[in-house]
Amino acid sequence: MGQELKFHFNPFKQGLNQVLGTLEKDIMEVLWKHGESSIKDIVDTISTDKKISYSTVITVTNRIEKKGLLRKRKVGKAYFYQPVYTKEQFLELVSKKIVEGVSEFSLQSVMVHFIDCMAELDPAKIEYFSKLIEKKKQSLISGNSRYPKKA
Amino acid sequence: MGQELKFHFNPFKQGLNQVLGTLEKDIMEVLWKHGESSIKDIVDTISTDKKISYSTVITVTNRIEKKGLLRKRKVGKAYFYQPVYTKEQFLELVSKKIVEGVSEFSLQSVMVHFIDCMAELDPAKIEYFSKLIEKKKQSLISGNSRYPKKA
DNA sequence: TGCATATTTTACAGTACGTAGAATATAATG
DNA sequence: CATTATATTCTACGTACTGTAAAATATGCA
Repeated sequence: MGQELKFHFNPFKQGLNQVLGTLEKDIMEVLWKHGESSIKDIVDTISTDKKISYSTVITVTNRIEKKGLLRKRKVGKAYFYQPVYTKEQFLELVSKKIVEGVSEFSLQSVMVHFIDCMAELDPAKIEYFSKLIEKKKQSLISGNSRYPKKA
Repeated sequence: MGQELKFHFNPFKQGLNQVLGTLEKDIMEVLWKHGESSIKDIVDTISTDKKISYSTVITVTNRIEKKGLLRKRKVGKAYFYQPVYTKEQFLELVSKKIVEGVSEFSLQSVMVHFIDCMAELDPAKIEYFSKLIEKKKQSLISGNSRYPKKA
């Protein structure tokens, strides 16, 4: 029943909460950490910190599933939920979509700010990034005919 | 009355609609194009295409103002609205915030996808971008003490 | 002073998210 | 098979954002 993955991005929040609600994120973290789990498992894990109702967790977990982030499977009388994507794949998918969106939005600004951002967050990455660029330049120059890029 | 600029980003939409609702965007486009305008001006401009109620435009325009994108000023018995930022400044602000957010989200993925994106959208930019990188590298190596970056 | 025009108030609809009670289904067990 | 424990679905309320607009109110000019 999972749909195509859809999400919003709120850059005024932190990390995964830029893409997931607070409870949604907590639930996903549990599933990424422990793998396929039942609602009970999730509730037990989350409730060590905060008290949260069982049906609240069911509701939100099913909403996540409808969004395409979880797969569910009946085991005995309970459903077990499992992430469709690993955390890394999810970060990857979201980043890609956001980068595509914001690049279309204003490529020029993105270029400038991206470099600043990288210099701020992880200056060492600049060297690596610079190499990626050179590689791409090469592939565009020499590789066009031999490795045609997909439409 | 304008607040701090806040926005969401929906990468499944196009251009400015990634950040603004459909009507919000239409209103902002009018104001960016024609400069300071009254609600009547806006309605007249928009209504050449679609029929839209005067009070709808007032409501949404005031909401945009509350979000910090517009400034309003009384002239006679009507208010005139004016963008706080030029369209370019707005694109700039949004891009910066999104790039910061998504970089914090997953810098590694962003690097890779950004290059692909650039190669796709505007391959000529790669050369320019490559130069930006070199410049940043230089400034990080030699410039740290002379041009300390802000905290 | 009265009218035309503009604004404010209020409200409904849809989507997204957090929250959770109530009703219902289901499986296991005595 | 009936009871019970457990799980799920249904329903609903609150907040927030956006589109929509009628009704009520304010205001300035003639």
